[in-house]
Amino acid sequence: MLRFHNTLTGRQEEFRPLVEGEVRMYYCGPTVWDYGHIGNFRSNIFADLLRRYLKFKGYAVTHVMNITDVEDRIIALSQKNGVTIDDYTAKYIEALWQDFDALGCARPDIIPRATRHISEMVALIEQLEANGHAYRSEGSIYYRISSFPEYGKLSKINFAGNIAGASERVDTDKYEKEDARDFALWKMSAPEEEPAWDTSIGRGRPGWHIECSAMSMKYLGETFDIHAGGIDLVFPHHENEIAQSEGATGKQFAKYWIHFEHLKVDGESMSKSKGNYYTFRDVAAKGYSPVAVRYFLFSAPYRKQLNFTFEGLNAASKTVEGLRDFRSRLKEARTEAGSNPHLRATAQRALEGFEAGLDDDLNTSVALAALHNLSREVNTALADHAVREDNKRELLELLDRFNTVLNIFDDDQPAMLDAEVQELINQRQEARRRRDFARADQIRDELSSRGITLEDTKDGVRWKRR
RNA sequence: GGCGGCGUAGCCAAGUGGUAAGGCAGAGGUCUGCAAAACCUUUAUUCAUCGGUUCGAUUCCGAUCGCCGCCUCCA
Repeated sequence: MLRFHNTLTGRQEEFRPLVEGEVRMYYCGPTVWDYGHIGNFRSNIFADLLRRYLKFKGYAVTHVMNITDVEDRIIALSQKNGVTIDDYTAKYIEALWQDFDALGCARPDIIPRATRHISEMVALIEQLEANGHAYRSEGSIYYRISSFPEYGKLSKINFAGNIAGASERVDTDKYEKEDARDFALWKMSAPEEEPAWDTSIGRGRPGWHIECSAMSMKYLGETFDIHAGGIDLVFPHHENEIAQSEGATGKQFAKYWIHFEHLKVDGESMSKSKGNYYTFRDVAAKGYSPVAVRYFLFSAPYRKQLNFTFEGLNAASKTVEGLRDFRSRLKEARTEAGSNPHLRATAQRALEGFEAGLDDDLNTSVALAALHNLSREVNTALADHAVREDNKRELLELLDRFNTVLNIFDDDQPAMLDAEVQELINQRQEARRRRDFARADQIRDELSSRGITLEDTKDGVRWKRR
């Protein structure tokens, strides 16, 4: 039984989709220019993991992720560079997908861009105006929070309490709003401002929040199952989405709200000013493999603030390498026909542990522990030649099944060595037979310097590339 | 000032009212010509601190200390 912690209710709840067997989920993606930092990727990876696990459980999943390619900063920068928004954002979007692919995240089914959905946003704003949830002020359009009594139900924010301590930071005089809490749905653009959209509600550009309401409902319906995103989006973004969508439709917007915690770095918050701001590319440039980064980022449950350190990343690298070695060792193992019932039970236990962990609010730590226990027990059996043909097939299938969620095992690349290397390995085996260990070690060192590590086993030589 | 999260071995961390998963690193061992890999053993009488509730608390309650996030705009 799958359970999630629902931010909306503050409790862990059994997951029951609106339509049997189908899940519609929306993930609030990062803003285009800020996509790359490692904390964002933790959210991306968990969104991916969530979707993969829902599929593992047999649901048909529709996963929508937005691209926020219209915001004031993008508009300002594209204008400054004398290019269109599309030209300005193209390189960021391309880089985003490169990193997505590298990190083993499946691309969402539908990836709407804000700039392509202006008319849907305008229609939604008009609906809110008609319902009395919006008002115009100096050409811009604002959401009237006082018209939506449930405002704050997601973030549990307490405005009365905030005013005492935080009021000096809020200069209400500088706004044309009825209430300092009101937020912009549509911002009027001055005649000289470009780019801007000429629409039935005036010439301007959308506020940030309206895009997610408009696009999620367009592709998933007025009510859908899961709305996920980074925890920093709870307020105001997701709170405002609820106000917009439920204000417009009068129906519940999303049933489950799932929020991913971000990272700390060396126990501190990550920020450019502290010099501990890392992008995925920074980390990859230091030689860490994407799969190690992926493993590291999901190795602690999503509701925990994971502490990012290079020491931790090193540990993750070793761990992933060990798991991959385990799989290739199993794959290469010579087995006799038949089945070992102990290993069948071991596999069953691993599957149960894996599912029990992920069923419990996506507890990846528990699921991975099941995988590690499996690895240890099967390694022992392999050393004892206790793995039979049927076990081998079943265990490899199990690992593939786990991999549909974790995506840490590669498709096997053809195990090809160039002829010269193969010849050196043969020569070394011959030298060992002659007990000419000086020559054998010399060859091993030579291959090592070419990035090939040799392991002598009872069944012959194993090699792997670093 | 308001709201929320966290503090578990050298490091990353799971977890539960009944006596501490898993990974990395370390130590010893098996195997090996030597390595490597794998496996075995070992590494927290203790879960920030101090009180309370309880037969029993790391787990519940209260206080204290420390860390992180949100609470204005932009996204």
